Amino acid sequence: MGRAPCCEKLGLKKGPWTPEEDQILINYINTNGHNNWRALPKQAGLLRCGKSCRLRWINYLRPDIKRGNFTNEEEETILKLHEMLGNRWSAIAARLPGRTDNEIKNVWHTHLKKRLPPQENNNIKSTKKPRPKQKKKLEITKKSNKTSSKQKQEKEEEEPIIKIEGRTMMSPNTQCSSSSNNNNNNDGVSMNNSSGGESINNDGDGNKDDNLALDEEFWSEVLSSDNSYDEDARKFEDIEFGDLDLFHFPLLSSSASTVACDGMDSWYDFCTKSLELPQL
DNA sequence: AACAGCTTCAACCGCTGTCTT
DNA sequence: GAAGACAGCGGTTGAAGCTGT
Repeated sequence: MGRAPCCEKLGLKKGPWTPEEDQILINYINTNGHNNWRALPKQAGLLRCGKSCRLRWINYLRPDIKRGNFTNEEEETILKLHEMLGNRWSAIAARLPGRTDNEIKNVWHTHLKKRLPPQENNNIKSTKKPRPKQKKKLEITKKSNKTSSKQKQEKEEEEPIIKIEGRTMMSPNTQCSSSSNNNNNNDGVSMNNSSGGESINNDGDGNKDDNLALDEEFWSEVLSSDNSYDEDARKFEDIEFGDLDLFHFPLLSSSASTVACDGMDSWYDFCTKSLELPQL
């Protein structure tokens, strides 16, 4: 497979972002969204590669980023999820609203890893295992047109609610959004622009309605694809999570329900696995 | 106050997976 | 089916900040 160089090294700036650059990026995404990261810096007038812009946005500028120290609950969650998932930081991040994979990775390496007994440290799963093929199906189910990262992100930002045996389960942002709103006053970076978080999510991404429709379709598809979902989910729970009761995972921001924050990936994983298990 | 060693974290790099042509 | 293009992921790095002496 061909792969273009990450960024043409000529003339592109590297290193720490300046507040001015941040503002340009924020303004641009507020106005135009981020359909094409590669083209974005040119269009926005930034001397950065698209990758760098994407990273900056995702890890720092996004309005729903929760900054500040990790709570004990969050740390416990990371530890448990890491035990389950290994170094799949993005999957872990999907369960921690407002936290980024990069941040979690850093916290893991700087704090949490040290808490593990040396033995467990040695047994830390290698992350060089192949990434799970999990997104394809999700996209195929709805992708008649190009699924951009924006759309994908919106899928994750929607708030599907699933009831499994009386358990109400929702996507991360059900809680994220409320918590993130409380934390919208990003320190350091001026997020006090006219738009704020909402406009980023709505204005910038013109097809909100379409995506919403897609999401609903997706969830209904997943849930209706097999009426034995509940039972299979239980099997999956027993097999996959055994003594770690996923459904009673510590809540991060409220005492409400169960799996408080989960990403589409995880849900997709969960759903597909649960459907596949009987055939294994 | 000055220095060295340590810690933290933002950012980069290179790879893989997926989509498009 | 092959190849190019792109997004996303995880590992790593290095500058800045912190702490101890």
